[in-house]
Amino acid sequence: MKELIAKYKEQGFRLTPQRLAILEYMDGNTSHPSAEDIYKHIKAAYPTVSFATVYNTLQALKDKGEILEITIDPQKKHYDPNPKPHHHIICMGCNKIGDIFEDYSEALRLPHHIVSEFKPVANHINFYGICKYCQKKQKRRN
Amino acid sequence: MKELIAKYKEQGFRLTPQRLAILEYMDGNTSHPSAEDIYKHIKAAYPTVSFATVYNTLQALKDKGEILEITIDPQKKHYDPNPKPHHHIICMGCNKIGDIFEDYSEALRLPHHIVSEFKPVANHINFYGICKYCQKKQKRRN
DNA sequence: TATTAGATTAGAATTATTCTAATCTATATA
DNA sequence: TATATAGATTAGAATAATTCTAATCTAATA
Repeated sequence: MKELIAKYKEQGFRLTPQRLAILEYMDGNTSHPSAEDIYKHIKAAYPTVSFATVYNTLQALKDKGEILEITIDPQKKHYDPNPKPHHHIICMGCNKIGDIFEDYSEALRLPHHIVSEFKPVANHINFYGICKYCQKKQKRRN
Repeated sequence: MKELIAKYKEQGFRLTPQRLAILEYMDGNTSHPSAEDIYKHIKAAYPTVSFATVYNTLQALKDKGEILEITIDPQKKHYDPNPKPHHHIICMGCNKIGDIFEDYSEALRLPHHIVSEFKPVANHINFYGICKYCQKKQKRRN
């Protein structure tokens, strides 16, 4: 975190209080928050913060490769402060998202007819499941 | 297609002209259209068709397991008339989507600590790449 | 041919995200 | 330490995807 801040300063990335609050909130956060989750949290300390600031900051961090934007919930984007490529599982009941750090890269070879049409750049596996809590909820219903 | 229609009739799924038009447009379609793409196409033949009909029909077909809703483009959902589980690659330049029918299921084992938290149901791999056409565009720019 | 459960419609509402243009401020430098 | 300014923040409007509503229509059945 401190090294990160030093790096940003060096890069000329201005460290405003709002940005620092976002960085601090994201640091080590494994809840995969949406922009709104982040906005609400920052708003507690900075009541005048705007969505534009949250989105701009997330975009800047994404461009720097410091965070991951996750496309697994069709409703909205989620953000992950761990930029190392990894995968996710989402609960189909409550949308809770978990990290999968397994390395599947060896297995994810693309067929030739695809490689001749697309130059592969990255991949991300969306796993879908039911979390423990929602499994219980389902049982209660039966 | 004809068997499908017979099946729907049997199921009591009403075959309105709008639904038939959507079914026909989707049948064998590999362009992974968005709801708007479908709406625009149907509107040519049925100028009064509404988005509600398109979304309702897509939802009904999804619930029947007849189409796949694809979460790969963070802007919008795309639909695939091939309901057999498979994967996709999206061009990071133009958002063109291609099908990947490779079977990776053997390799996609989840770590135990995840399986103890989530009951796995399905998975879908998002591949990201640059299509041939966008590769050319990039070269032109340099 | 009449009945009716279910489908369609226009348009409003909702939600996520982006844009705008006025104001503010972190940082560099005098 | 004070000042200048490039870049950041803000409130609120705009946009885009999707869902909702309630009035009207119709495919399928009897």
